[in-house]
Amino acid sequence: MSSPAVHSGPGEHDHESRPLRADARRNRERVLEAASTVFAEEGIEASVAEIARRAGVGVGTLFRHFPTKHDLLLATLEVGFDEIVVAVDEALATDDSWAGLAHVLTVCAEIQARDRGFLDAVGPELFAEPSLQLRNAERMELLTRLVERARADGVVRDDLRAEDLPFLLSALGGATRTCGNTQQAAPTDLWRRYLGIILDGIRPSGATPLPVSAPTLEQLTARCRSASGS
Amino acid sequence: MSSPAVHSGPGEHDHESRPLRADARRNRERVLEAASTVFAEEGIEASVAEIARRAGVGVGTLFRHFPTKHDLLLATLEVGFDEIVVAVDEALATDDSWAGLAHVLTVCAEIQARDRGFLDAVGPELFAEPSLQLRNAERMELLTRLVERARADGVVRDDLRAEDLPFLLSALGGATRTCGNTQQAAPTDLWRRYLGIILDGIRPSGATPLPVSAPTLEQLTARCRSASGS
DNA sequence: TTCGAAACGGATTGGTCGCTCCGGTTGTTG
DNA sequence: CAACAACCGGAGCGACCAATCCGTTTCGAA
Repeated sequence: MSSPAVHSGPGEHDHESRPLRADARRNRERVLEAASTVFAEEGIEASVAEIARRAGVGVGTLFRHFPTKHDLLLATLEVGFDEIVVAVDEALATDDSWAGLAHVLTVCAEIQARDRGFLDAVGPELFAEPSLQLRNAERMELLTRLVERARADGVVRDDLRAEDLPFLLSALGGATRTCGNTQQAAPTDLWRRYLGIILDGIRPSGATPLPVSAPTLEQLTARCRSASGS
Repeated sequence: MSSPAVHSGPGEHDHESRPLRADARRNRERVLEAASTVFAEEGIEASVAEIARRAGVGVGTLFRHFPTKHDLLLATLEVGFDEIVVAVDEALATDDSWAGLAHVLTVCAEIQARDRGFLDAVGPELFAEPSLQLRNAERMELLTRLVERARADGVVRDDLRAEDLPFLLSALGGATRTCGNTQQAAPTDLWRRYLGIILDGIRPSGATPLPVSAPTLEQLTARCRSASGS
């Protein structure tokens, strides 16, 4: 999973073309940075005009670097994705399989809590995006290892599946959203409370049989694809 | 119910004025009905034009009856609210305090699952709406009774508070939303799975202390008010 | 049956959005 | 330094939206 390279060489290519001019590279960077903050603060409904303004460039420049608002958003999310990958790696490196699982969920929730764009995009968007499906598959494979191990150790309920994690995170996102999101007066950790409840809910102790079986990976992706096609 | 008739007599008032004309009353009804279906199917972002079309009236007519899209939405939600109130009453009438609590949560979740408008509006909107705050206060009082009783019976964790329920429902809403919402191919009960996990999470058995204390009622309303003012 | 008030409907307004287009500017190369 | 391709900015386009306005139709009381 550690193949982030390909990505930020000083000569940045679009296809196979020649390196970008110096000012172009600088502007691209500014746009990306502005988009990160703006999306984080206002969610994915923030307007591209606002982003361009904050970046100090014209909208034309913005769209030359990112042909679509959606492309820009995806580029913005990369950081969070990498963060999650790191968290999963850390988790798998630990002996304590419960702590590892809890750590991953906590990190994901933290990202959602501080970045409204991530919160809006994750779930539907994340799994629907064709350009991300390969990466998603890898991520799911790691998550499966994590969950299987925890189950083998008897620290989570028997019927928990890796495919549940995205949904549990969406659930947490729901709580986070109404808890009061980023940049608001008195930024709150209230979501941690509900993460705590969910964590207790996936523990084995006194687990009640779940009424519906877990989604398969296919269901997960298919479902999200159709959801984003609105 | 028939002699005071402040409410749904055949002569429906707006303020203190004279009764509506027959066609007006019929159209108002049609609009409300169309709005219910459309909001349920498409969420609160559905356009008023679409609603008017489905109702077979002009937008002018729609706006005469409901001065604002928001007013129309609120009128639409009434049904769900009533349903919740009934569920709470039923719950309080039962001896089994755990079953009662679970019942209320289930009913709320069912409403969210079949009505995307409700799903979108609940949480932020619901508690922020000034015109609903009185009703919300009543509802919270009933919920408090429910939770206190369950706690006294030892069937839920000690640190659960009534104020947590709205957030837990929002959480469930998050899962429901990404599960695939209403009117979609293969309408799913997957959310029941996560409701199950949350229910286990609020049980006392092996409960881990929660990292953040519950929100006060003031925090709850204040937070939502600011959220909706975007 | 008459007639005025009430209700209707949809063209229109004012606004926002993502995105395009093109005349002007700037970096780079020889 | 010259000269051209690459790059910039922002006015403008088309689409959508909630909400308004006003000429026309319909109801129902007299």
